[in-house]
Amino acid sequence: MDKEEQEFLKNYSIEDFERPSIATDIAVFSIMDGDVDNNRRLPEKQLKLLLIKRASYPCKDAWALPGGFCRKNETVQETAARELYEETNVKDAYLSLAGIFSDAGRDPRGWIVSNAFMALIDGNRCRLRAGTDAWEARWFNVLLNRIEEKRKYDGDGAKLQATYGLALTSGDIRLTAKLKEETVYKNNHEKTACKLLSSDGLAFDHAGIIINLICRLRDRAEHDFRIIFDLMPEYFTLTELQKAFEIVMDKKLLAANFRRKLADYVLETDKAVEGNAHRPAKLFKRNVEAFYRG
Amino acid sequence: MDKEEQEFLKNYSIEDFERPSIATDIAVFSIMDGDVDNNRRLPEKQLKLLLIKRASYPCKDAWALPGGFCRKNETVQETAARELYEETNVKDAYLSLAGIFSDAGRDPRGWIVSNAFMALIDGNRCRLRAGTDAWEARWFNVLLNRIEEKRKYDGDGAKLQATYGLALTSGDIRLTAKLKEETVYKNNHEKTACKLLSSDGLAFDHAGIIINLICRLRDRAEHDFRIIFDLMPEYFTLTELQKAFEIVMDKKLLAANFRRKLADYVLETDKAVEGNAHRPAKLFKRNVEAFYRG
DNA sequence: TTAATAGTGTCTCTTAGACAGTATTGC
DNA sequence: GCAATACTGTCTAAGAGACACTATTAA
Repeated sequence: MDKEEQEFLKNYSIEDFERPSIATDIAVFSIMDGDVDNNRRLPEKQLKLLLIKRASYPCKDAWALPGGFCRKNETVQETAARELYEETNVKDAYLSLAGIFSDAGRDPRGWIVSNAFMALIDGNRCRLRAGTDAWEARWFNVLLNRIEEKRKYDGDGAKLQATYGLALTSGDIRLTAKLKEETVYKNNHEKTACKLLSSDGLAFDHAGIIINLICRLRDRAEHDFRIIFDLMPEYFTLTELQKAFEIVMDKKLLAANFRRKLADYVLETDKAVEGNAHRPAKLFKRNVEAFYRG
Repeated sequence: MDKEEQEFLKNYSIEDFERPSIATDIAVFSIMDGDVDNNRRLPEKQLKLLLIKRASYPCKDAWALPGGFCRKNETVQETAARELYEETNVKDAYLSLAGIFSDAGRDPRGWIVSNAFMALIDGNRCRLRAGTDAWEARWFNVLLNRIEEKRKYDGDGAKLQATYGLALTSGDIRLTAKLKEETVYKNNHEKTACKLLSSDGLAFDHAGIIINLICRLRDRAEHDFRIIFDLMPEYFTLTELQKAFEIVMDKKLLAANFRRKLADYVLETDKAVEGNAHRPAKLFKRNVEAFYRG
């Protein structure tokens, strides 16, 4: 660094420009067992999302994604990892940036840019921070549907509208939201805009972030199915793995084909699940070599 | 909003916490013709990246990604679109967030978080902002290689190292960089870290951002080949389209198979390229309906 | 004619999907 | 035996890859 540059930096004041606060919000997904009604049947698996009840203003009493402000000398990835650990006690997890939300009016406190992360964890391994009077964390059951879809083509243009309905439930709490996504293709170029039509019980613009991140989760799983393993415990049955795939991808699979496709990615162990009134399932674990052969 | 909340917001001062500046940097990619040596042969196609020579400190005279600071009341996506327009005069283009770079020491002016965007444009449609004494923009030819690779597995763990070599050339300017990527798999969880080994002629941490974004471009093209069309003009030959695929994907394709695969995505026009000493190629355009059938 | 690119037909091999069938447990 | 889940074998259709072949232009 030459003298002139040192001089420049001495006189440079970054405070001259207005700056935002920057925060991370994390959509922590896991897969957990639903209620068991019949001891012969396997428990139903459900996609879960971790939410926290806000104890203070703004959006007091609404449910929000876990997250917090970035500190100086910390990357946003580090912020996300720290927040994830504070909330769930999980240190090693899939944790990846999935979007930025920076609309001017998104937070009444001022200019706050949110870096939205997606985390995939094994729900059983996680120990939620204990709730207090002023603080509560809960797993919500996730249900996202495409409730409407319109397609229009004309010559070199196209316009697609899709409306998504989100329902998050935990016990008798039910949070809902609707989002309209509009994709316009014009001048050989595509532009997508999202608009939150309604949001009930969710803080800030988090309903929009959540819908967005669920879609991203499905996209990513479609692109690289290996991320599904990040939702699994160390040992799992192939049926459990298949159900995880089905829940995330939102479609049914045939067991025979599924097993053939995943055969290389798992290793059989000598353990098995016992005590059920049907043939016991072998437990498998990841075959690390297969993950990194490519 | 109730009275208590209004009270809270009145007393809330966002200035109490230290905040970063936030900027966007854009990797603008296009595909352009190389030199023509033989009028029988078709011009070679090359992947290009737009860089700007910094006229002021810090990193004076080094080459940097175009970009700038986010303004209040502007989303980061809007900042990126504005910057792209200012530099290239292109309004409609593929423009998408591809990473965040927030290392504490990345900019000597202070805490500056960079939102890195990837833009794909048709280089012919673009009009670069005119250069001045203090200002210059240039298209650089892009060459990224994996120059080393190590794989190690042991039981339930794995460690992969890859070293990338980047060379950007424009006339007799040659910028180079090396980056080491290390992926560690441990406790059923993967973690990737990148370290810039060297960087010559490039400003700030932009060499790392560039290498990262080239890899992301290849990933995305692999995931959804339709983004390649964003690099093409309105009318193109199938050979041009195939070359664009080959350059981005970094592999050769067989014409017969390529044409079969893309047949649905293009429409033949009655135009053709003439004047070459070989069979004239028909010009095609996008078949918009096929893009949105899914 | 030749050098070059444009474009087609067809074979093979791999894989995704469907489905029928067998195996094993507790009750 | 029955209900439930675990797991396997095989047929078919679709797609990826390879390659040989024909077509058309300016020089």
